Order: sequence, then structure tokens, then C-alpha cells
Amino acid sequence: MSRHFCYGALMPASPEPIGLEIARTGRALSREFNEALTAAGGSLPQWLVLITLKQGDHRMQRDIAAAIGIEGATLTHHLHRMEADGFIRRQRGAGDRRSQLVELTPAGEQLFTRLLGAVIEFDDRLRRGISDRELAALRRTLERLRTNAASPHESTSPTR
Amino acid sequence: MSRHFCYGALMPASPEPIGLEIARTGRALSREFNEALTAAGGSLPQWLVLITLKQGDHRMQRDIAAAIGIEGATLTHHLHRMEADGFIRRQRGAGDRRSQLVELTPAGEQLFTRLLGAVIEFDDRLRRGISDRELAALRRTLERLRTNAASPHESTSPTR
DNA sequence: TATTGTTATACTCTATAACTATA
DNA sequence: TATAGTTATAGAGTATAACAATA
Repeated sequence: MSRHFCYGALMPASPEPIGLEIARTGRALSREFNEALTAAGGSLPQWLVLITLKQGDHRMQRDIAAAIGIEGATLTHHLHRMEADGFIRRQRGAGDRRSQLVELTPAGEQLFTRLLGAVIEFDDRLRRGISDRELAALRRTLERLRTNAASPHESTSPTR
Repeated sequence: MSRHFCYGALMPASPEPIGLEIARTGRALSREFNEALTAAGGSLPQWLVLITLKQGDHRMQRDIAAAIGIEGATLTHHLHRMEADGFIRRQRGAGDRRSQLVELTPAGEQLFTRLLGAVIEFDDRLRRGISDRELAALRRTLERLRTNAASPHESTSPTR
């Protein structure tokens, strides 16, 4: 039987569920991250689009959406905005005219550079006082948690 | 000079910024967490309200909002829904008639129990294959990251 | 028929501003 | 004046469903 948390009068202070703690930490960090990006003239989804475009050859919208982990319609929504703001261009694929090939404009490149600066700065701030070793351990545990979260639910709750 | 990540043709594969990785992990876990709560008939903000009510004597809305980390108006929104669903009751304070004292109804207690079950199950699943020692290290690092994220930005970017 | 993307619509969570009622 | 909470409104991010164009 594993060590559990509990609430109310059942027991004195007990550890918060790890999922909730990470969700909470994630929200807090996301908020700060977003503020850093907003101050630099962008947003989190925009940044994700930009790095996806810079990193590899994900130029079809389908690939970008998959890389970011959002639905195609949601991506369309963001790309509309980014295109209206002049950060990206879209053109139909020559081979397959259904596909839209996305590319950065010079303004988009500038935005990327600006956001990259904000990201680096934020990352430096976050890592203050945390050793490389500790950080590596963190990454390993996070990876494991993601795997566990995505794994099947197993026999814990047989009914329903 | 610290080890940095980078993108595009500058360098081969490099680690993702830790802030982004946590934000990503947080989103993924939040999503699963939410699905677990939804399947049990609740939601994340509802759960946060419930544990806040169960944990201590945060009965004034102001305190609940502060404990959860949302604005008062946002809490009002959630409480409206929870009251309409019969999970909580509100009554004006006897001493200070401006305040609303929130309490769980029997249905609210049942919801709490149901959600607690879902949370425990999810937590067990998440912690699979992670030692107590590793988990403790994770919590310490997360705490440090939250502190760092909330800390002043320091001299990294002197301009602007 | 299947795939790529768009449009229309809606939901959740959040926030700000203006307001009511108490203190 | 200050505080507790509400109402109205809005915005960001997300999703689903129905659709058009192309394969």
C-alpha cells in the first residue's frame, strides 16, 4: 500500500498529489512564460509554431498541428492571426494542392529572434541555483510522468 | 556561460528549455487530470474549490479565491455553477453581512469523495515506477522552479 | 472514399471594469 | 472610503461538426 495524501480531519498535512503539483507548477510557469512572450510581442502558441517551423521541415499544417499537439482547426485559427500580422506566408503545395506550405516572413524571423531572446532569458532565470545534474534528473522524471499519464488506466478501477 | 539550447541550423539537437518542458508536461498532465475528473463528474476548478473547503476554514470567498489563485469574479463564476448543481450553499456572514460563507452540501461531499477517488487513482498511475526518493527530489526542484519563476527578473536584460 | 484545410460555432477558464451592499 | 462579492463583458485557447477542394 502506497503512501497517500488525504484531506480534512482524516490526517494532518500530507503531500499534494504529484499530478496536481505539476499541473499547478505548469500553470504558474506557463503564466510567467506567457508574460515573457507577450512582453516580447508574441504568445505561447505563436512560439510553438515558430520553433516548429525553425526546427525541421514541418511545413504542412497537418505536421505542425501534430508537432504542437493541437487540432488542425485550432492551428488554422492561430495561423490566420499570424498571417494577418505578417509573420507567416502560406502557399498551396505544388505536388499536392490540398496542402498549405507555411513559411516565415522576414518579420516572422524577427519575431522568432525576439521571442528566442525572451525564452533564453526566462530559462536562465528558471534554472538559477539548479545544477545540471538536478535538471537532468528532473527531465527524466518528467518524461516518466508523461509516459505514465498517457499509459492505459490498468485495473485500479474495475467498474465503469 | 551556461549551456544553451538552440534551434534551426545553429546546432544539432539540444535540450528543450526547461520552462517549456514543464509547461508542456503540465499541460499534458492537466489534460489527463481533467479527463479523470470529468469522468468522475467534476472539473479541475471544482476540485480546487472542494479541497480548499475540506482542507481548512477557508469559507469566505475571498479566502477561497486566494487559496486557489484566481480572481474573485472568476470564483463567483465557478460557485454559481456549483450552487446551481447543488454542490455548495452560500449564506451571508452573521458578523459581516458582506461576506458569503461557503459550505458543502451532502451532494458536494459526495462529489468530493468521488473526485478524491479519481485523484488517488490518477496519482497512483502517475507515480508508477518512480521511487519516493525520486519523487521527493522532483518536488524540491519544482518548488525551486516556482520560486525562480516568481522572482524578480534581475539584470539579464538591462534595457527596456 | 480519404485527406487537407477552412468555416462556423461553442465551451472553459480567465480577467477587468463597473456595480451593489455592507462596513 | 474601503471591502466582499456580483454582473457584464471580453479574450485566449481549445474543440467538434459541417464543409470545400483535391487526391
